Amino acid sequence: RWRKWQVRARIQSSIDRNLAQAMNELERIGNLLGLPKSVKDEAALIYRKAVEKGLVRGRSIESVVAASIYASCRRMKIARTLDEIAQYTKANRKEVARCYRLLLRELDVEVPVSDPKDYVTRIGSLLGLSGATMKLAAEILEKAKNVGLTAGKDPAGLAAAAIYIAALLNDERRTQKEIAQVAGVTEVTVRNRYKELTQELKIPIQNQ
Amino acid sequence: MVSVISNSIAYKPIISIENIVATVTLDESLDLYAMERSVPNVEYDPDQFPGLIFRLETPKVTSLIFKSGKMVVTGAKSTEELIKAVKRIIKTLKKYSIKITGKPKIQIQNIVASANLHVHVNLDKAAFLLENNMYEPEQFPGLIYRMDDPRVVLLIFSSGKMVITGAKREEEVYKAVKKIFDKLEELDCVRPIEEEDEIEI
DNA sequence: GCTTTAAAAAGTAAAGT
DNA sequence: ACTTTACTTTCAAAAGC
Repeated sequence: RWRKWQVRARIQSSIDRNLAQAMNELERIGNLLGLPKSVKDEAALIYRKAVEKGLVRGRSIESVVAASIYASCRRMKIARTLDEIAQYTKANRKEVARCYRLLLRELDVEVPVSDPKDYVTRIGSLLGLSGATMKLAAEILEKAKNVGLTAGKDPAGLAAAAIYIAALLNDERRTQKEIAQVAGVTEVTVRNRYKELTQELKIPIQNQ
Repeated sequence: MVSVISNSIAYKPIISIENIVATVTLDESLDLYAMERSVPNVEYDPDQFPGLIFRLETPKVTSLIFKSGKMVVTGAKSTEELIKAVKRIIKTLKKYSIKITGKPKIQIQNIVASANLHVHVNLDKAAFLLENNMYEPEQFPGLIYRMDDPRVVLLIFSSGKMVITGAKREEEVYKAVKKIFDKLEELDCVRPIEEEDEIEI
């Protein structure tokens, strides 16, 4: 029937308008975060699924876009915290996190458990550390994971502490303050993870 | 190793009910303004929330009283405590000349419990193998597992301790803990805790 | 969806000493 | 650095916006 076609066309046009606006937001936030095209494309795919499932109803396009970007980063193993992404939106971290959980529950989007090693690359390059130091930090994290030291802990904090230790051992010392800053955690967290890693893994640290 | 050593881990959990949320129906509308005037230590700000807040010291529970005559009672740690609390709340209200006639109908809406399995749990592995779970350590240290039967949600921590919520009967809590223990062991996600050499100074 | 109540788990955070 | 307080997550109900 003509009526049915008309209803369908109206729904399709509303989806199209929603997608057009979302893609603008995606491009804007993605560029502010310096994300590669592959991550933005993946996020666009996730967002499209969300719109088709009607998950954007009653929520802001912006927060669902942010959640899609976060999910994409996790899938592509690009270390970005929810706070980093949420800061470019009007929504707060809590709202973006809520949307992200919705995407996980309602869409068939597989997101691997975050790996602290992914944060090592980002923190290390932001601090201009050598590849050897980043590799050492990754090895420390691997050992920590094997003895069950990482469960339940913030991967960013773990990576920050591993970087701090690795940089110390490789004579590329950075302060806990500067590491904490780029990692997006507090100095206290870096210190707590540092103590735990050095003690439990019996990593000898010379002086201070 | 040739001999088959018993590789099953002992199931000796410690489970405690931490909080029971219940509704109480009085089938009688109440004047919350009168209650606010005559009953001491109550909070009532209808612009903020439609319920009047009444705190009972023993048993230590908090009640939200609505003008429809319905109430929400939270904080009880057992059914007995809950029933005793409801009786005392009504007795207290009557003492301050609030008219209540019929007998209350109590319905448990949610039971929150904590448990300790006394094992270490590999959350990474569990997150990969369990269905209906969410494990996001950047947001929360526990793995969130939604169980279908009994229909409860469990927050599982690597320490082997957990929170069980969403149950309506205490039985469901015990059933859920046993079930998750068996499941985690079957999936090889649990490891005994080294030693409990806590007999030191 | 929000508002309010209570409670546990473990991690993180911030404020005050 | 230490302690205290507080916030993250899960759940359910109430009446009304």
